[in-house]
Amino acid sequence: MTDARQLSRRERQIMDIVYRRGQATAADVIEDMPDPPSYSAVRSVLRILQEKGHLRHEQQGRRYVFRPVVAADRARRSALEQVVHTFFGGSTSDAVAALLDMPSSQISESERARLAALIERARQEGR
Amino acid sequence: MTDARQLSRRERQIMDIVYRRGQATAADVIEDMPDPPSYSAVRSVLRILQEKGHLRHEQQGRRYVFRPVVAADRARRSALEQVVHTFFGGSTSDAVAALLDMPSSQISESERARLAALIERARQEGR
DNA sequence: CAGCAATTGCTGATTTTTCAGCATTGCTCG
DNA sequence: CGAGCAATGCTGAAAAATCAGCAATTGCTG
Repeated sequence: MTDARQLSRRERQIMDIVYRRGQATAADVIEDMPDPPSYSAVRSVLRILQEKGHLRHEQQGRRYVFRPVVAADRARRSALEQVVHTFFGGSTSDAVAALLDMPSSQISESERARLAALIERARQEGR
Repeated sequence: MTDARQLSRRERQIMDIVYRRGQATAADVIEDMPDPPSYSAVRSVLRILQEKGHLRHEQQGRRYVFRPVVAADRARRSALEQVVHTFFGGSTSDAVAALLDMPSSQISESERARLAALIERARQEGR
């Protein structure tokens, strides 16, 4: 498991930013950091993340554009599993309930329909 | 924000264990670690976590039993928000969909009903 | 109540992380 | 073309995290 938990603090922070943006240069990363260190420092971490196999870069002109090695959907799943395991005793539905209960969850009509369908499907597959 | 992101690797690992168990002694924590360091090392981190205000301890007999300072439900919410923000662009329903789509999500009939009701409620409140 | 075992208090060393500076390189634009 | 800017390569220092050892204390057991 190439787990996010084995990353240092900064490494994790920067990985999160890259995941959020999909891709990022060092300057992009700094832009998203609340209290950023020097440009060099950020590049150092990006280089380390690459050495560790979490990022790869592609040269665009003179710049390095970094992307996650692990595809976003896998990373998402892994992050969710981690939270479900740690905070919900492994119960997916408890986690879903908590999400729905969050103030920020504004569920539109079409989303509601989509989720209801997913629940129905999950039920059928689940037994 | 007393955010879990500002914890070091070990600190976070140990906090996760304590959240998972609800409470824990140093020995409990070691028990749940895949590749544990010395007893002293674990106690060091527990002490630091306490100094940082993430844990408090209660003396039971001669032992220290540690508990999280931030209640589990708040910590849950915060963890979910973090994942939703980083991996789902802030979309709660996308996160819910991903959860339902996970292989491990075995949703029973009663859970299905519960979730359907929650969705209905979320919809009503959400507008 | 004496001894044992388990646990804490304390300290410092080692490793890892984090960071910044400076030289260099390559793109871009006048 | 060549000057300037923006980015990288490289290096090492500073700070933080991680860890272990040992003495002291305390509860428990026989």
